[in-house]
Amino acid sequence: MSSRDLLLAAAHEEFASRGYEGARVDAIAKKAGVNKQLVYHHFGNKEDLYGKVLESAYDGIRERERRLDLARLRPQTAMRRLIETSFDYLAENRDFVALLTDENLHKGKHMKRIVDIQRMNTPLLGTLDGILRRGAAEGVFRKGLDPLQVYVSIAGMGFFYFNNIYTLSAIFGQNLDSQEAIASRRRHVVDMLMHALRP
Amino acid sequence: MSSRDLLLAAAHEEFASRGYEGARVDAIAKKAGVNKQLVYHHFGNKEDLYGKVLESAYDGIRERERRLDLARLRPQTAMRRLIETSFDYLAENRDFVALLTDENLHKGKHMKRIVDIQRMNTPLLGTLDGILRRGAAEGVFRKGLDPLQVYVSIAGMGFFYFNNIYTLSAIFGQNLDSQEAIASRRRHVVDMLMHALRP
Amino acid sequence: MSSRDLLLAAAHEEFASRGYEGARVDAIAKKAGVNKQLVYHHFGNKEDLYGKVLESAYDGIRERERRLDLARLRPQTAMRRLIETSFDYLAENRDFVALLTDENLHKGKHMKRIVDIQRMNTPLLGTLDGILRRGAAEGVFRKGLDPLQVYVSIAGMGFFYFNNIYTLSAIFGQNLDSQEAIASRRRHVVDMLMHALRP
Amino acid sequence: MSSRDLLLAAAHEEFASRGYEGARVDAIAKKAGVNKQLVYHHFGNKEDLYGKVLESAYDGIRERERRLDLARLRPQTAMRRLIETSFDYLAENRDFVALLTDENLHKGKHMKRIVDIQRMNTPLLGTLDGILRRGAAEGVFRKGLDPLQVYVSIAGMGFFYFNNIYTLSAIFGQNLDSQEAIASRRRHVVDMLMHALRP
DNA sequence: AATGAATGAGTTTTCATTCAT
DNA sequence: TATGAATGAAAACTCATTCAT
Repeated sequence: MSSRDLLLAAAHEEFASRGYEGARVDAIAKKAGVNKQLVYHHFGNKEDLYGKVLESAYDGIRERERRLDLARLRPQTAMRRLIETSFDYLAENRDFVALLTDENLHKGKHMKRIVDIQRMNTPLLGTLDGILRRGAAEGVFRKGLDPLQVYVSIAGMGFFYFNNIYTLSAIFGQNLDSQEAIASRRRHVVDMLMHALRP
Repeated sequence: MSSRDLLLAAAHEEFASRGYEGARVDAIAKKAGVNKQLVYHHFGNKEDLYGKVLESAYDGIRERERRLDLARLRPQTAMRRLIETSFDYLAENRDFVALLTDENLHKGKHMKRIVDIQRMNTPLLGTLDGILRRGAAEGVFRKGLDPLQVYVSIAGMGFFYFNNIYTLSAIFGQNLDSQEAIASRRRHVVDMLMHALRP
Repeated sequence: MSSRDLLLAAAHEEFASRGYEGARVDAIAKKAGVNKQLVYHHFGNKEDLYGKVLESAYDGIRERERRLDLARLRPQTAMRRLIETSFDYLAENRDFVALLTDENLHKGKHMKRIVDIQRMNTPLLGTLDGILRRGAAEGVFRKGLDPLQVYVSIAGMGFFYFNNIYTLSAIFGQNLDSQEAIASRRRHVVDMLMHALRP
Repeated sequence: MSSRDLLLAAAHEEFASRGYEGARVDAIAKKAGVNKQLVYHHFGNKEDLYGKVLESAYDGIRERERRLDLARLRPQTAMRRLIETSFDYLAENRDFVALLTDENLHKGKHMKRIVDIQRMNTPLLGTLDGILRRGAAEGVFRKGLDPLQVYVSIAGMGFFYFNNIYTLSAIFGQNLDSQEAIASRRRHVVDMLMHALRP
């Protein structure tokens, strides 16, 4: 890997685990195994590096969504798979969850600076709209559901769980980060959402 | 207000809007209108102050939940009110959302240090359990629903929206922080969840 | 004990164990069990308190020396007792050793400010002079020994040992602070000095 | 000189003249003519810098002792030279005296942290042992003298004088820091110790 | 493309001292 | 004589960034 890519990966990790303010340029360089000055050489400064990390994180999710290919499935099957893979993506990409959250703490200021903001737009909304329409036509889903709201609900059911896993575990006195607990949450999420969409 | 309380309020605001690392002790003192050294006099250090802010934030939500008094209402009415007030609390207490998120970024390390962790345990779980049971008995709710999962779902539907309001607005190209957008989200959340609970 | 005396005793301990700069006014007040402001009430400020501590420490040693009453003893007996009691005083008053040393680190600036500096003058010099003269007349001690130099030698043989007990222990790889080690040093000091004074 | 060495030299001076607590990192950097942050870059923190200063101070005395080469001299000549050079070293290295004393005020805590504590062990003890044995065999020294005790006595006779030169001067009402006073002390020390070792 | 040394501006924290009562 | 709250000045330490090579 080029030193640029090494830095990007290291920065991704550091920003995700410590937040923008908590992240250390020194730590990023060390993690990447390269000289600190290269950060400035390749990315200008800490903030711009953060922007690049955000971009690449969104690239990742977009790429995944593009590969999903739900259009050819029956509405209920497609929906179930969408819910499941959304949940799984969050489960496996806690970094992404943390990054998103931190960016929101900063009121999205870095995103705004990203020129090609359209790159970030999820293509999923269109897919979801299609599934909902087909499902409504077939009579398996309710009519008039707003795909944006459904998308937010699907994401939120998993996001909140993973984003707040430490405080929830503390409050409820159980470890929500175990495999069983996550599997259990997954079943509940799928179940709840599929029920909610029924006519 | 005592200078201690002034500091606590100012710290709440500062930590919520900038996160733990981003928050400045200087800024907190200035906001509170007191001498910076009082922070150390009253709270020991920045981290312990953060802990106290967290505690008081949880006190706030517990207090609200205690006043809710849903036990005497019909199951569906109680559930609807619970969903609505949960959503509204998040809408009105963005600080709390930010604080929670930041604490999770730090893997809940400050919460763990809070001695009386039980104080934070939500009393809502018991109430929710009662509502679900009565609803199931009356045949208006599904049977066998785990109150913890339902609680997480209720909270998550609103939390994700407010926590990620900046990135979601950017991605979808619309301002989700408007009164109408929030009202619209509120309706969807209530609707989705009530549907999901039907037998 | 009056709060003033409590403070003086606490200050003695604190200054001896941490040095002037390392000592904390807060710690002194706490140790004395009184309000910190009383330090300022009774002593003006930290430096003047330090001066009072020094004075009282010297008072202690002068008092002890006054009680010694060596004039009536045979020269060799008197000398032996002087050496032994000097060594023992240092052994039992490490605080005094530390205080002296710290004052010298500050180039004796506090002593200079003590008005009644004469109070500190050791009366021992006269006594020692008498013993040396009588011993020389009797032929048991060498002639022409300077009592000041002898005094410094007597003190130095014990002082260096106790003052540097930690570094010496580390360098020599043995614990010089044990009862046996101290007893052994005591024998050596008496032996060496008595030998050195022989004609 | 590298900025690291400049800092070390400046720190040596500052710590010796003000003690650990009294020393200022700012002052050290200024004295060294470099940026304050280099202290942290090169040494981590104030305490570790202090440790390095101690180490280098001991290196200095060990180096000097190594060069002494007393083994080939007659016992009495060797002993006299050892006493004289020990005294002279203290006379010329007041910094070392102060550093030692301050380290003892802290109960040797920094020395304990120095990994290679053996580096500090004085090689003089072996030399001294040889001289004492040869002298005893030749009948010019007493038998059975413990080299460690003799070493401590030699060092103590000079150390106490220089370490306490301010308080002694004040108490005795004379300036012990004059060339004549020091020369006079030197003669006395040599004289006393040589006498003390006679059979 | 890469590096080690250096730095300015800030950040938390400490501490002797004073104020109001 | 006594106290709790408050403060100004300075201390150690941090960190993103730049310089010289």
